[in-house]
Amino acid sequence: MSNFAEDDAFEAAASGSLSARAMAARPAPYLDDLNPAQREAVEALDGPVLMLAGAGTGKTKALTTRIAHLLNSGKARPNEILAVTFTNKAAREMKERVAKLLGQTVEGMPWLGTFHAICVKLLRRHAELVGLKSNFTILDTDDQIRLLKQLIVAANIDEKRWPPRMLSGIIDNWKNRAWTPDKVPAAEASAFNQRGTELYAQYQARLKELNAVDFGDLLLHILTIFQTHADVLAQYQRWFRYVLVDEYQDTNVAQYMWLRLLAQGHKNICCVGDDDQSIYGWRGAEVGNILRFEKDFPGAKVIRLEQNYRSTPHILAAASRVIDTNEGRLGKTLWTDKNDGEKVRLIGHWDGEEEARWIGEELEAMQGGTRGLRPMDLDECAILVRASHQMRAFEDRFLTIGLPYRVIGGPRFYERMEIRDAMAYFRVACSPDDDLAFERIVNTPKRGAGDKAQQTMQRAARANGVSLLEGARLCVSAGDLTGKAKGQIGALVEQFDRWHARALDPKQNHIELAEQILDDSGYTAMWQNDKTPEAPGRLENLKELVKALENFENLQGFLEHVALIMDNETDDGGAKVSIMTLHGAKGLEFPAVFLPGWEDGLFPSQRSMDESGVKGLEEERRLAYVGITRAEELCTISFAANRRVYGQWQSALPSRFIDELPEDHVEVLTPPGLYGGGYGAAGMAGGSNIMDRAAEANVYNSPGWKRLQARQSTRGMSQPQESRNMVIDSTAVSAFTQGDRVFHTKFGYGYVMGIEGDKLDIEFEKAGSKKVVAKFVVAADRADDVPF
DNA sequence: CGCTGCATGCTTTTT
DNA sequence: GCATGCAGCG
Repeated sequence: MSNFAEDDAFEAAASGSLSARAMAARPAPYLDDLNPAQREAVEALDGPVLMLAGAGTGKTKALTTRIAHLLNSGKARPNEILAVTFTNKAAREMKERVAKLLGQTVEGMPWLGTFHAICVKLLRRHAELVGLKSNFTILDTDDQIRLLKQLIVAANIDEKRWPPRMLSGIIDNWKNRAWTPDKVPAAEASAFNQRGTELYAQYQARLKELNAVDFGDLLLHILTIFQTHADVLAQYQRWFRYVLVDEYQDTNVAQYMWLRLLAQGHKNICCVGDDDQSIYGWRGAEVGNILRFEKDFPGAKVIRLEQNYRSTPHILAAASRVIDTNEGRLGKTLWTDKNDGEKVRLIGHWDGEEEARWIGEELEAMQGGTRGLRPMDLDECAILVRASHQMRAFEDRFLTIGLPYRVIGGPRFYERMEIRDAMAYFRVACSPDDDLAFERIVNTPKRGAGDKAQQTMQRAARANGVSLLEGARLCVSAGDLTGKAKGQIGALVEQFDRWHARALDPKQNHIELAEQILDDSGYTAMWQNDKTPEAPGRLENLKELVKALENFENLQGFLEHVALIMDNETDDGGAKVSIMTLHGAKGLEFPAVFLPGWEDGLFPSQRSMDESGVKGLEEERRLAYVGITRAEELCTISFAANRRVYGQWQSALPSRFIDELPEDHVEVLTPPGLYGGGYGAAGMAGGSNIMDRAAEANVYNSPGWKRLQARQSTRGMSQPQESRNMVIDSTAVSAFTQGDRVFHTKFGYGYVMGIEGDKLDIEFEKAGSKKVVAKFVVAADRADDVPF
């Protein structure tokens, strides 16, 4: 550690142009731009601070101004500030905004970044302390799964009953809680058929052999280093005078421990977050971290940002009321001085297609201005769904009517097969002992090396203690490979020798090299010969990948970058409506937001409730809160009575979150004829009279709605939340027996053929065989009783 | 070795 | 309804 001060990142600012301490007590004009709470949060520089920032309250502004103020007031130099975010996007944005505030680029902020990026930087320095070399590779999920699969097979476990994905989930979970194999509690021993801990230990050992880490390890290794090398920890504790954390409610246990250790030095830690926006519990985030902050950091100052600059009062009221149902909140009261604006709009539909059709029409109309609203550009509109499979209905519809849309958060660039393959080639060219990369592409394109040949190479590598590439070379010279593989693998090994030499050559143009690797390996040709419709797109992506190389000095630098920075939002700029998941929408805002699919089981998600009970339901509710608070001017919630899920028609009740909306702030839309005629009605004539009747009144006042609400409240509220559905269903299901004649609003009359779980299997006269939730069916002689 | 055909089983997602 | 993944066949 003697060379600590010589380290680049520490060095940079000490000698850099931005010598903050020399600028002490400069005027701070940026402070005038803040409201009182924000200003307090910015000026409370010393000691622990929790900034509770509700949605749209200027959190990023406060955070970035705080950094600027730290620098400007001479409290810290840029490289003495540790500022952590969760996403690269957030880190980038923060850098930009700080720079803007100070009117200059902030080159000396090496410790502003994601948890992972900062950990990589730390781990490269101290790798040897955990038995790694500093040029370790970072595995992506794919590599991780393949590795685990090998271990599972080697351990003679049936990989069908115990899939690698499951083990990967378990291990990730343990890592999130900062459990190394020796620290996994005995209570978890039953995991993965009693062998979880054993396989976890094997996996970690294998990673070390490969000089590789997975994402969880980045944090975990650093934590281990801090816990076992007091001197290393002490230096960082001393070094980081100020620690700032964005989205604190999303931190997991490992991140929390990491932060606590680092902040112990100067105790200047400022955590920013919103317990109401904690939506990542399922991947290990602990809301408890933020709820406990004051206990963890005695003397902490808690500052609430409550003035909302984003949404109208109706929208805020709706959001606040929904989130208010949750227990154990820190509590905030958002307010705004904006004018009332539109109420939150609520509309019900027959099925998912109709919902998509209606939203499409609404979007078209809004561009010209509807109901006295200003015209809205498509760019200003977003559709936020609970699960990505809901997106398809909208894509289908929008393609049909030619409405431009963009899907945000689909499979990312780097996750695509062709990009991963190309990267694997580059990885082996740079580091010939990257076995996982070699394994990935050894038979892509086909080189006649199937299972058998690959096993032969693996064995040779193991037996001789060398990399797979070397193992392959040995097999070739020993003549262990047969047929096609023999020649082609030999050629590949030679190619890699040449590419590796060139990758090391500083005079080599790395873009040219990359192109040649892809061409000479036959990889490009493989896609050129591919007749499937996605092949041209893949070739296009490969071109883009090569183009991205321009920003880097060499292949190594590029690989390093891509392992961590994984976003690549290419957009051709035209005005488009955005379609994304609620999770993906966090942190964004749109003038007009559509929230479709508010049906019990879909949202809140049944699975979430089954797996995590009340905790799960509360997280779903926070998701609802996040969704509503994305809207600035217009928020439209909708639900459908019927939806095709996994190819089967399913009925559902409106989401319980709809019951929680404050009536005063909601306008119920019921377009004439909505339930009556039109597109979807063909083939279900049996129900049209009821549909028409329901359309006459607004949904809240209709008898059907009231009955529905009464049913929900009598059956639901007295029951424990998580069992509520099952109670309804079992009661309802048991009301029918095989052979009953029944009526369903969409499918008409039919006979009960059987009961499957909470669904009835019904043979409808017109619509054929369907599985339907019992509560949407009535005995045929009471057909008039159906809600809607 | 590689292709085809059937069985299976499904949130949310960043790094 | 669809994608993925395995077994069995050519």
